[in-house]
Amino acid sequence: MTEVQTKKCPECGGKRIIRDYEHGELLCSDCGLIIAENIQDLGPEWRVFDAEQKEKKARGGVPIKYMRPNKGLVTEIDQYNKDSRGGKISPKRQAQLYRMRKWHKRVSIATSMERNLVIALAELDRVASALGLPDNVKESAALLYRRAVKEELIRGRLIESVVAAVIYAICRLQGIPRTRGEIARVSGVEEKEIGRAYRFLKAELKLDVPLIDPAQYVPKFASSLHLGPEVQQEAIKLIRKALKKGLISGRGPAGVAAAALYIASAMHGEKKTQKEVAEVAGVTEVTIRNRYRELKKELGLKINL
DNA sequence: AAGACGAAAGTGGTTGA
DNA sequence: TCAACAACTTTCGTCTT
Repeated sequence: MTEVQTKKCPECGGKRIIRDYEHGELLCSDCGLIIAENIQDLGPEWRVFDAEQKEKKARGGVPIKYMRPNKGLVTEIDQYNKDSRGGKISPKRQAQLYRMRKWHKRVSIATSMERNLVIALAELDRVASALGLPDNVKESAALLYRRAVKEELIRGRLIESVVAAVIYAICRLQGIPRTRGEIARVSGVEEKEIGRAYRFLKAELKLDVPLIDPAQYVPKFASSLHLGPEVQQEAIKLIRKALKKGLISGRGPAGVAAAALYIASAMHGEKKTQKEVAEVAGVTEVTIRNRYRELKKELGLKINL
């Protein structure tokens, strides 16, 4: 049920794109990026994840060949207390039917939550791995996701969005530098949407998330730019000083980190261009210039770059 | 020719009436 | 719900190396 296309992957540049009808996904064979989902325009409910579930979940609307007679067709017990010939049913029998309907509903809800978890945890694992997050972080994220499910916060939201938001929240909570942009790239959820879902989670679960310390980004950016540890130390020192001066508040942490690194690299004779730094930090040169100007003024740096 | 600079206008999100 | 607002981006002309 798959077919290979030769298209370019926006993430890794790979040429093999797999069209997977079974899962309704369009994904890259090299990096696993899911480029599009639900390519058959089936609602998410009908996505099938293994042979066993396929048996259980087939229902009206799915092509006939996926169904077996009398299997999985009836999902509700109707409300009319009549037997199959239209005759009346005894009160005792009616009570029994009532209980059956009740339990049928409960079981359905339970299995839909389980199904949700199975899908979500798989997605969580995939995204977390792609981001290089350690197992204990995955565990925390999974726990948070379960909380979200328990509080019924996923209703009306794509599982993927909530998973991305949960991962972002955990990274924030644990001080792991991952931007929403990065998570957006590997999860295939738009950055805006991650932000929305994250804010919602934060409010509903009353998460106490600390502000991002720009210093968190320093080692990451520095290694992308091949800058040594001395430069990193310098950049962090600059950030600490700026923090004390009350700068930084309200500023994007990535921009601050980028500017500090830019200055530090110049101070240590390993100068990088604004463009290079801007690139890895995910901000523009203009932002670096603005932060750099502020830092220079407030810290009384007298360096020519 | 490339990098740095900064002004001006535009964007998307937050906040407060 | 709407408008004001701050941070950031885009774009562009100018200056510096």
